[in-house]
Amino acid sequence: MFMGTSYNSIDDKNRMIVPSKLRAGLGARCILTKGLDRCLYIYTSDDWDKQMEKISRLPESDPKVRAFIRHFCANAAECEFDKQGRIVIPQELKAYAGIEKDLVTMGAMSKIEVWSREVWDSPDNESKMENEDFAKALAEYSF
Amino acid sequence: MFMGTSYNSIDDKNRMIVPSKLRAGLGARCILTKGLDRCLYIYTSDDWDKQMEKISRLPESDPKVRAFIRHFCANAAECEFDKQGRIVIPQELKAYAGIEKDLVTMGAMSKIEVWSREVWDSPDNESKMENEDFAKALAEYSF
DNA sequence: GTTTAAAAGTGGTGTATAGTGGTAGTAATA
DNA sequence: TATTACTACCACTATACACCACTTTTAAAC
Repeated sequence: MFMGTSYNSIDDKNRMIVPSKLRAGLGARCILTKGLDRCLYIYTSDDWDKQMEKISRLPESDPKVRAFIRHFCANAAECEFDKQGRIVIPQELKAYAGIEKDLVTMGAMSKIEVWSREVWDSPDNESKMENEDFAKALAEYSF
Repeated sequence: MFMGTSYNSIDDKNRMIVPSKLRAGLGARCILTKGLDRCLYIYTSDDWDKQMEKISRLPESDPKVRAFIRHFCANAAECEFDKQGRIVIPQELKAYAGIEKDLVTMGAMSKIEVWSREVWDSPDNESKMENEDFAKALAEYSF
């Protein structure tokens, strides 16, 4: 179960550190791909396979499903860590997430999310939850 | 069932004591996360796992669910006790709770709450209830 | 009430490692 | 063959962690 937040940066060779606590939950390699809401997802190999399994059961006759498959799979990259625990982010993914220099890496249950610091901190980022909404959500899901 | 209140402090390495009576109810590790009303929650591993289990069943297609997962996981830290029974509070959580030096730690049923002493004692802390309001609230829930 | 002992809490120091930057080597392309 | 891009490796620094020593509080016995 991935959790916690880290603030790091990407260097001019497009290398990013996967924070050691999160890295411990991945094996020798991982899958990096486009996520929802302008961030990137990192999956374990096993979890990726499960996701693919799920997706393969969706009806391909639906254009939206086809678009989703493209979004999700076409840009997936299998990444290996270097000795310092870094992976290389492909140009396409870097651009999609609006990454320039600063990153926010956070555990999100079964996967890891990678955000551009600017995008994450942006006022129009609706993925950040305010406290009251959180309280409501907690109540809604009976916590 | 956690109960009782303790007054302690955090040192310059962001370490806080979990009072021994409360600590006894946690295992070797615990989960520290953002709570409501500007305090932090400490959960047992078991309790946390149960909540995660629940959350994992929610539909990720809903943006609100995604935001909820982010808020819930990104602000959570798995903590281990050192030989003195201390845990380290991540910067982010320390800032959220407005913790500088003095702490209030209290048992609150299934979880433990950690407050900044200043925030807890503050006149605009609405979590402290006057006796009459308390009675009214109880009546409302037909207690 | 005083003394003693044990447990709980606080503070500091040294070492390992996570994270960052850079360099050299290899492969691909022109 | 020369140039560029990519990959793997190496070295340094700052931080975090684990350990140790001390103080304070609590409890108990005399």
